[in-house]
Amino acid sequence: MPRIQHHRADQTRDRILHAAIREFSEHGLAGARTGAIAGAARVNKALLYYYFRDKESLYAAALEEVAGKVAGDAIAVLELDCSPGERLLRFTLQHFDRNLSRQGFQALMQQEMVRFRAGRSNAMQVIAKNAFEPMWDRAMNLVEEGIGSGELCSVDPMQMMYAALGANVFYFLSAPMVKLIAAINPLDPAAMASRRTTAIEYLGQTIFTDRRRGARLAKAVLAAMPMPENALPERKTA
Amino acid sequence: MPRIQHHRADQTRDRILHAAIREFSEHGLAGARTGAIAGAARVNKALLYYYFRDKESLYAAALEEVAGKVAGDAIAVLELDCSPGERLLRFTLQHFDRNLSRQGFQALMQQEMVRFRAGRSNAMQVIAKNAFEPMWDRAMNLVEEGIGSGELCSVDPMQMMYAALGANVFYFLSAPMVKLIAAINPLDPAAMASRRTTAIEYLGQTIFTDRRRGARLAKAVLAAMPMPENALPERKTA
DNA sequence: TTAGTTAGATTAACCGGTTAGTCAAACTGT
DNA sequence: ACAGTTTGACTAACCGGTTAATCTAACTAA
Repeated sequence: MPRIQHHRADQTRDRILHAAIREFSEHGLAGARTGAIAGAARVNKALLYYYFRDKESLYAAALEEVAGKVAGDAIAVLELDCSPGERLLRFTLQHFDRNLSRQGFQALMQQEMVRFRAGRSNAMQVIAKNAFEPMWDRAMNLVEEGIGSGELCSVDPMQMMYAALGANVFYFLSAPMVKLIAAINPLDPAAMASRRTTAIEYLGQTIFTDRRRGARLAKAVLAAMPMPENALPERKTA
Repeated sequence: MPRIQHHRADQTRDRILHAAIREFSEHGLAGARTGAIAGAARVNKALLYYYFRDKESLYAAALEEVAGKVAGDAIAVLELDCSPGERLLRFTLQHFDRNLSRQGFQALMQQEMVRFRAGRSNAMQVIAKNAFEPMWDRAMNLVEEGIGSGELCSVDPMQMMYAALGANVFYFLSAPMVKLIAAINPLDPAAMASRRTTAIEYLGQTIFTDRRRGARLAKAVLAAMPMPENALPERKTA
């Protein structure tokens, strides 16, 4: 269903889609208001139903858009022209930065995970097949390759991923709570920069057979990928 | 506010509260239906408004109930009569098991984190102060104590927590997706048991100055705390 | 004991507002 | 003229919340 739009304006469809992404991110499927989406896209509500079958289809489309972009970016990093270990460090750092600058997107994905676990969600299958499975395969191959060449420690690749990505997710997920009960604010740029550095350096020292090399690569990757400016305001792509 | 109810039945209030916990867990605040809650509690809808001001108050009450129970259990472990390191291992293992057997509760908390981050949620402050701050303080003191006595490595206590708890959260959060794209099912009892063991043993080898001692304590804790039976069906407390 | 009283607990029926979704008319570029 | 787009107006269903009435059981006074 590529939807061959000939002339001008199917940018309208895009405006709707991105307005939907934001609205769904902030309010969830049930909480989102179609009127609000239309308003944000500067479009009449009925137009939503011209481009999308119903609210849930729009939700699914928004989800696929996000997942596609996320997975695409990730795959680009996984196919970079450098050693498996370095690519893994970059992949993890990118994941942190995505949590940082695209908190709405992450929220959308997390909400969908809950929704899917609760039994609903038919969109999940599509996303998994088209977006995340290719990414997943590449990541796993990468780890195997790294272990095979002797660059990486021979531990279960999954455990490695859980530790690295889990810490990122949990950092931002718990941030609002931590801010309330601890002396620090995890969303403060300085705190984030610190955490970002620590996480990658820690990973560098954990997964490489040659720890010296891991530390050096971690530093190099951190230098090559500066932390994104954006913190909270969350503007859209387009 | 103990609510001095003289006679019989204020178990009704409890039925409503637990029905609400489940409904809100599965559908979120906006998605939950008051009618469904009343139905599940075998009670007329109007009775919800007899016991609770409105839907949001009920939601807040459900959240506080969950948070109180979670924090209470955690504090009990943190005050056990053993070394700080062992208590930390137990605390982390308990966290894993809570994710395992109370997935609805965790979903509720995670959704509220998202909600709070998006700006709404007045309940969060209360929960943080009454439930999580005491828990947090005890955990931090514990880590300091452990480092002071030389049992634990002298790393930032927070980084330690992020790695340990983050991996747990991410494991269950990503499980539905992983099930779709990988050959394994992370929610299969065998897989969970494996992950559970690995996580604690890994922590044991990471945070102790004496790694031998860490490994031994991890094994002991795993033996002392068997994995809960329950996997998915999710029955309530009562 | 008991008839009368009171307060809390529970319900059926209903209401007003909101929301997803529709439609026919109007506009636009070619 | 006309297919592709865009819109204001409309509706049917739903949902949170209210109301007035009923029921239950403990309390009270003779």
